[in-house]
Amino acid sequence: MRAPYGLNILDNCLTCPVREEHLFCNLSVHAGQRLNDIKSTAVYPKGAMLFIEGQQPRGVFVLCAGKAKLSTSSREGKTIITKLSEAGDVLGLNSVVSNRPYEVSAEMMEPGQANFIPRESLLQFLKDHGEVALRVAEQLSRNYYTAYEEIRTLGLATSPSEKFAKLLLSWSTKTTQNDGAAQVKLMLTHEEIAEIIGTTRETVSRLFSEFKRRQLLQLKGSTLVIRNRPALEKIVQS
Amino acid sequence: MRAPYGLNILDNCLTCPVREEHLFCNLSVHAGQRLNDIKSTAVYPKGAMLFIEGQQPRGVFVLCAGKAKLSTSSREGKTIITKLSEAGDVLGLNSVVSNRPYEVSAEMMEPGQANFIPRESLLQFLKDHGEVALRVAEQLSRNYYTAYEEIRTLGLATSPSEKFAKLLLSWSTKTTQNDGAAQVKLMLTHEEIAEIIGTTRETVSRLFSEFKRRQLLQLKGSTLVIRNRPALEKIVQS
DNA sequence: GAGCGCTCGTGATGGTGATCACAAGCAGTT
DNA sequence: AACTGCTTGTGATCACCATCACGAGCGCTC
Repeated sequence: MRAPYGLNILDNCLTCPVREEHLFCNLSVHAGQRLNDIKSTAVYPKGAMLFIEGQQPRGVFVLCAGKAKLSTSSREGKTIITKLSEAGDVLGLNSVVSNRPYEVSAEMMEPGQANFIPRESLLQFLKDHGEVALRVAEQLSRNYYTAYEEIRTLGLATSPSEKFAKLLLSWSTKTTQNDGAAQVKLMLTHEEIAEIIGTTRETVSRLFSEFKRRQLLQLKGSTLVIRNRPALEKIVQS
Repeated sequence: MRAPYGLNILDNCLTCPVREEHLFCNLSVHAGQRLNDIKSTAVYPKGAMLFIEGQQPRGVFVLCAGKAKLSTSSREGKTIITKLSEAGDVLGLNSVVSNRPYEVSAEMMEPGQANFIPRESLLQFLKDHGEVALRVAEQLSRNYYTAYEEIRTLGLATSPSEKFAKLLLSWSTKTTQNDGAAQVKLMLTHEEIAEIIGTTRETVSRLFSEFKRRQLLQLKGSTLVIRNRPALEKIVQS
């Protein structure tokens, strides 16, 4: 898997510039070298499953390019999407560290590339480099916060409209907003949005209609324009 | 705060025998000694708040005696209880490690005792003892799993009865069950149960009535007897 | 262009649980 | 015993949203 230097599409994958707080950035030369030795890179098509909920943890995936969605399902087929991951994210870390089955499934939403670090190698690496272990702990805490945000959304927000507004706001903060109105490239189906906020596809469709009617948002092709941000915040109000 | 050896009510508090996987057990002599130096012990009455959601993290609390409930609230006053902690649990670890505000409030449900370890001291301790940092990471992963279990409960289980059954089962597995029927000391009000499963007090009352009628459970004073475990599992079915 | 698969819009309907309201039980205090 | 505060039981009502159903739009392939 280790290609000669310079031949990889994204050779600096482990040190993605995308995230300043990136887990494996700014390591000592020695540690960086060793990480480079135990990682392997692969390219994935859209729809590829990096891992599936319930599987024994094989290792972690460091997403270099492409987006992935993390989801968990009930036996009856109901699915919730718990996170949308982007380049720089480390997937499967919790399972590897605690040696429990993957708690979610990870599916590529578009073609991408990821580094894989086998479980045993990573754990040995962490034992040898205590300072990295602490950073792993920090990353896990951040994951924990994300999970808690999810809990608050699912448990405290009562109505679908509240959750929907919350989701829209979380999108709009990510983008550079020019004087109030924010634009977001929408690349999710209504079905997927429904799985994020825990409702049905029909309800999401109706919410779009309603919010358009109330001038809260606008749809230009596949670009979502957030009008009237304050009104959305008022709907969320938690 | 450091009492002479043997004078504390629970002097071996940091090495509680309650949990085998306890975070601060089986440390090296040196590390254990140092932990002992930076910790301080306090006694809390029922209703005492160890920390409150949104506060800057002062440090972690190692619960030695008594139970505590962790909860998060929305601005409108709706509250969900996310975890019931027992002796041996470490509270506030995530916030301290990632230096973010406490994501929950911790309230003593009965009189108890806890060790406090200030944030700075703990972080320095972890930097000096890489092997403990790894164990902290493991603990954080376990917390993460608990949070995910919560997400699955809130997001995937649709009906209150499903969540209620799930809660009952989680209680019954903790107790030694003699031939099928499990007994649990019930020390929660219906209101609190409602806050755990995310519904209303009235619905919980009705669920109790219904489950009693269907012979799924029985109430002897404040002792809850789980009859017909399989039926409960069938209700959960996820 | 016909056919197929996927996504989206929207109406009709019905069940379910939140909400309101009130009474009763129970413990502790004076 | 009367009072107070907290908890529990239960009825009545009603909004809301899941579900079912169907048609339309759109891109793709054969």
